Amino acid sequence: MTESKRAATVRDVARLAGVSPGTVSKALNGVGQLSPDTRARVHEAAAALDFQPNHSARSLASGRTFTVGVITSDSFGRFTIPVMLGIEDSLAAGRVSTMLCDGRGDPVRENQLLERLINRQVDGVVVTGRRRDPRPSLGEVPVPVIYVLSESLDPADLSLTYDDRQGTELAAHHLLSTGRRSLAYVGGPERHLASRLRREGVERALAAQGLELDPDLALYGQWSETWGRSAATIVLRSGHSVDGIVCASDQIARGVLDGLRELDVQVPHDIAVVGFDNWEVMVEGARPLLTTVDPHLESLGREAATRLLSAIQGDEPLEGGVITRGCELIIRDSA
Amino acid sequence: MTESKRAATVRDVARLAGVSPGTVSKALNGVGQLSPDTRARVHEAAAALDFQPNHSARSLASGRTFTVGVITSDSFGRFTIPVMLGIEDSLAAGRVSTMLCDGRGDPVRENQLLERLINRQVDGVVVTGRRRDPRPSLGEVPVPVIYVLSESLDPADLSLTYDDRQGTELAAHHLLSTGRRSLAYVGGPERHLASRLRREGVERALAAQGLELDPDLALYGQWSETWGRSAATIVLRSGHSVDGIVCASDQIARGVLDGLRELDVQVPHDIAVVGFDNWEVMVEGARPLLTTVDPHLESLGREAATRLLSAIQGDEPLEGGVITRGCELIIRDSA
DNA sequence: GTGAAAGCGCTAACAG
DNA sequence: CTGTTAGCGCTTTCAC
Repeated sequence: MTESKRAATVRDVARLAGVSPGTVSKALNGVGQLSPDTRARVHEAAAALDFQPNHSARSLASGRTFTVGVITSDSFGRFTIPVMLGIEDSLAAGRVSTMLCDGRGDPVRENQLLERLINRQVDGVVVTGRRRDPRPSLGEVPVPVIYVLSESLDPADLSLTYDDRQGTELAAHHLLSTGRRSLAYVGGPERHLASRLRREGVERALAAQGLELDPDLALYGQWSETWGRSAATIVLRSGHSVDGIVCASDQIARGVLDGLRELDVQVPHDIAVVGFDNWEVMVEGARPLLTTVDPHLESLGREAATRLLSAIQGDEPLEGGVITRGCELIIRDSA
Repeated sequence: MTESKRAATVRDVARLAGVSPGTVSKALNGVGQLSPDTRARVHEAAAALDFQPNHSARSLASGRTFTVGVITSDSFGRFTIPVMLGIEDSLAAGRVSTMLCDGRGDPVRENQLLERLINRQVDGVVVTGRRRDPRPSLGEVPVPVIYVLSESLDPADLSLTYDDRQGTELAAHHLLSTGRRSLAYVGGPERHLASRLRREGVERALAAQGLELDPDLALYGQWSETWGRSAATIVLRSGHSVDGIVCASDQIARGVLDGLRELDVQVPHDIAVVGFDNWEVMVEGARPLLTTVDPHLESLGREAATRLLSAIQGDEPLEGGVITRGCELIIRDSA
């Protein structure tokens, strides 16, 4: 709380190196033409004084803040955290910091946050949210923006997300290729795009083998364990001899596993179960350990940040469109 | 990505209001002596131009950035997120933003982050981490710092945390007051302070009734469901007729519940179970719904931010010491 | 190659 | 009460 010594400024460095402040700036930022010798002297002096450029001054003069804003609609929830870790990871290298804001899913609040970020002159913005359903665009923003997970409704924006369909397709394919023939799908609410896409993935894998997903075995419900438990009963009572279940989330899958166990069904012997998310807590608490689809959220975050950075540096706007990355199947004991 | 119109500056506002830039600054910041009339004219002009003060310029001139840094050692994990939400919540009112950094539990990295924050001239810093065990101090820092959850080893720092002992004491007291007599405690690893403190809470509640925690029934293990399941078996095989179990976390409690169910023990009829954390996912997946201790992390975050703010505004350093807040028992169906 | 000078947009001290 | 005057610390032309 003391450390009274005034922080060193460019002028101090300049004086020590026997050059002018302008030269110090060039040397330290590696721009312009300077003799290697001067450059070295400046660096030495800066090191000697433990010089740290004042960030506000630099921003004011250069117009860049080396800060990007992240607006989430997910209260830093379980889906956006990995994304944020990826962003931080990829940004840290360029000494760029992130300013995190929680929009709480409220568009009005979101716009206020955006204004605050713009007013703070952030160099770019990442928008992310839990829901897979497309979201309204932030509209015209004076800096590059990239949407992650929840894609923007406006095709002029750039969105980056993972492939729900391919994820469950992978899961179903795995079940089929290990000899399962009769699959069920336990989704979340039907109004959620993710629920519907994931169902389609299962259907696609089945179709590839000339099979179909029986409508009785395509269930929609909640994103909860409780629903998973009920669903297990429903599937067993359906009269179909199901031998594989693809679930739309790890929580649902866990409920299904618990439900099946209570009905004395052996997993994976009698029925194989696959989840979605690769959420550690759920996966590890599950018995048997859950085979699941990993959407690699962290690498989505990393990629988003990398793209944003290059847009910032190149000053060329991001091309609009939706980029979709594949998921990976993580095989454990339940399938 | 366009919006070419240059943003309005104080000078634009001054011109429109027919006053000088200095006056605009005073009017908008509500400082100094100004006629109500002028003040109003300035505000009007500012509104008309949709004036947003440039943040970097303001920081450079005033030395304040209206930004606080948050360093977490928990990768934005489940414990620090509620704390952060509380911080954001309480800071947003003062138009203060937060800059979040993940130290990954690495002291070296932590120090780099701190330097970056200081270099960005943050007005204050919050340090938080998952572990209850005291952590090394950040040492001399030119701005106020407050530690949340993990208290600082240096008594000159201000730390804010919750009361583990009181939490489990509450839990055990509840069990005793509903007629349970023979309690067990299932902790996490013994090397974790939280495990030991929570055990002490149980002992205290028992002592208050002239009872004791049998050493056989004070178990240390892991912070996992798996351990909870094993612990259930251990307790039942102990030969003691236990009728209440206090667990050191909701995950453990959930394992205990699953373990008991498989051994055909009725909860809460035969044995009552209490958890710790009030972690929604665990609480709601548990059967029966878990009675648990809530450490109110979000309000710790809010309080930390409030204290930090007043230290920043008052320019008086934070008083050293550890402030401990009580937990609350949330009664559901398991006890 | 390097230095001098101007200015980013705001605040703050001091005159008037 | 209000305007003027200096900067805050850095970058960035533009001469030399």
